[in-house]
Amino acid sequence: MKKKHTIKDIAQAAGVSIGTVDRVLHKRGKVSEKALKAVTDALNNLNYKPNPIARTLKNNTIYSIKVLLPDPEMDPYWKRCMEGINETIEEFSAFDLEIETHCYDPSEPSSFSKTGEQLIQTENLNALLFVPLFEMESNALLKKLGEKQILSATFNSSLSNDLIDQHTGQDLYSSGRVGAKLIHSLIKPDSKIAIVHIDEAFNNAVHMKQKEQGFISFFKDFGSFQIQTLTLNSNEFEVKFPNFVTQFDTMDAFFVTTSKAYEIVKALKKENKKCSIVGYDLLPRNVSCLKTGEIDFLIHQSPKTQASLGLRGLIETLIFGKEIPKKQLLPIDIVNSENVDSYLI
Amino acid sequence: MKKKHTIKDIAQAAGVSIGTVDRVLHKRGKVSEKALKAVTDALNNLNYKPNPIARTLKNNTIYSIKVLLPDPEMDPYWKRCMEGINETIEEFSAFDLEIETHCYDPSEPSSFSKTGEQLIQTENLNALLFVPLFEMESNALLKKLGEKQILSATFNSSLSNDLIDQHTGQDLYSSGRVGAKLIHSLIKPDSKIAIVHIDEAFNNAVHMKQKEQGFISFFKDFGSFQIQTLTLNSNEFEVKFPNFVTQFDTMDAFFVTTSKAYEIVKALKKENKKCSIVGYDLLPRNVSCLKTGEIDFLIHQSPKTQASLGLRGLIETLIFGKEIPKKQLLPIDIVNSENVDSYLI
DNA sequence: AGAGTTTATGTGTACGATAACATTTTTTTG
DNA sequence: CAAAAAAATGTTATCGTACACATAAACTCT
Repeated sequence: MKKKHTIKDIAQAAGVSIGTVDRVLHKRGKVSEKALKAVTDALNNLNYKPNPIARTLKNNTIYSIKVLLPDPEMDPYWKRCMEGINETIEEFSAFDLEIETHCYDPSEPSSFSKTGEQLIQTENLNALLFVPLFEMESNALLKKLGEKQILSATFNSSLSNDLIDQHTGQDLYSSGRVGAKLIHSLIKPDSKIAIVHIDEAFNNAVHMKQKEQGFISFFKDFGSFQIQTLTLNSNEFEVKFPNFVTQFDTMDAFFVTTSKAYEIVKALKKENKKCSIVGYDLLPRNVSCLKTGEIDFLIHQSPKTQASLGLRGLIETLIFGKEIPKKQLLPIDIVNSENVDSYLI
Repeated sequence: MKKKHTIKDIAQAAGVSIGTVDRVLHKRGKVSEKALKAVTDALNNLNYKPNPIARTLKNNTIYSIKVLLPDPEMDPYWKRCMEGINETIEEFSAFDLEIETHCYDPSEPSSFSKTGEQLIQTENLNALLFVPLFEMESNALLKKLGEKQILSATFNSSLSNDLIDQHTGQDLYSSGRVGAKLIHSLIKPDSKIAIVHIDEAFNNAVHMKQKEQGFISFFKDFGSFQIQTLTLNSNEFEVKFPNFVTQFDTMDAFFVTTSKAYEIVKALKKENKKCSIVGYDLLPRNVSCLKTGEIDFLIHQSPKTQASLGLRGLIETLIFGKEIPKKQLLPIDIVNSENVDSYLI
């Protein structure tokens, strides 16, 4: 195989100077018909592709990227996202990048708006990666990003907004169906199933709803099950859950749409009951319940990978001009006690 | 944030010329004690990191990489690996790389040796990525690669040989345990379980053995199960399997360590039996059995990702001088009818 | 037709690292 | 101590692209 062709080769083949080739490539006019044809022909014949390495070296700008995500101190789910971000920063540390991570309070839409507002005021901001927990506020932010020509990327939560340049996440409806299938494999016909939403502030409302719909859609095809839904705030959990259990007295299985499955385990222990449980996310407390058999399956949302891929996508777009797909769906990983370690590396 | 420091900055800070800095960086002597100290101090103070972009541009060599894997025509499992390789080639098409893929007959150790031998004769070969199905032959190849200073990388099958620069794969023992856990969740106590190895030529012997050991180790903790093992060549399957089933008459579950789970489905249909089945790999035929419920779970070995990551690792080492970990273990993905599509993208 | 404009094309330098080459400084030796 | 040899240091071209600047060709207008 021969070396790739360079601008110089094109110039020679077309019988012009590299300046003219450059003008054709960048469409900055002042080129005669004749020269234009000669150059485009040469370009096609030799199958020219610009050398991204040389281009990047020449451009030589400090790209600025900001990341905005929920505070891991307030909800430990975000810790792994933070890890993913930091690893990616480390990975590209040899490049001229300025990457800053900022957090917002996941229970406060205004916190998101305020911080987001501040970030986009930054001089020469090239891209913003964020978790759009709040729909309205996120859309407002996206509008401003669009106006300022700042690249936008989201991960974890999905939004249907065409202004988003890149999204990394999971199909939550399918994820609900996966949960349903797992529960179904664990229980006998005519069992009683509970879908439980436990969250600090219901800001994951859309999230939880999509999973619930997927879950229910699966059981539509298997009539003989009773499904109840319980929506709870983390704080009111201790009071209301025991009530719920005694009311529907013999629950057989629980599908927990948030990362709080371990709470169910704790509560059931008190009541001295054993049920099938499927939940989300590999938080340490969930993992330990999984290993003791108190949780049957967890669905992994790959928070770390989501964050990494999101950030890496932006970086590669900026530095190498790589074209990143608008939507990148990650697989829905099923985790049990035996493969959990393979996900925790 | 300020721009990264360059050699020029270091030279200035140390009060020498860039030539001297370069000599220090590359340890090619002819530097006085005094200058050496000044430069190393500056290097540390300014936290210098070479610009990989500039370095690559200057080096400007055509790197040559060869890939050697089993022929997808002979075993469709390798099709997805091929896809991964091709996508990665496409992804880096803008760089000066010469990447060639070659296949060997997975049932013929000599085919592997012969092709491998040929490949490493290539003038200026920089790296070889291969699937080490055959232990002895692979070790011989690795020795020669080491002597010729050619980067070596393996994927899919693992070998304990320190000469390998990079390996991408899965922990097969754990993978067997995962299979066991899944089967366990599907059956009643005192069930009869069969471990089945079906393969063209038993060249995956190590592979299958590791999975079997993991599987059995899981059930050691749950005494009341009967486990039988059946090792079959693909060709003799039709004859010997029915025999096996009738002999152990009421088998309840099958764990198939290769990608041929669909064969079991077919055979059981003939016998008009319904059993729990856990197998490997998302071949189209397996996937369709999974969707109809004839296979309960498949374990995904991410052949495409394995191949991609392996090749990408080599490329990034060569072009960007990235440091790639010696061993990269991929998660063991559990697949059912509901999340299978999320893995097939 | 010749000065002035517009339009087209060519040239030079920079990005940062590298390495060959040139120059200076120090050491050795008769 | 001067000349030769060795060691240390400095200078410069190069990789491929991008863009400012310089030059050349074509055209306008009195």
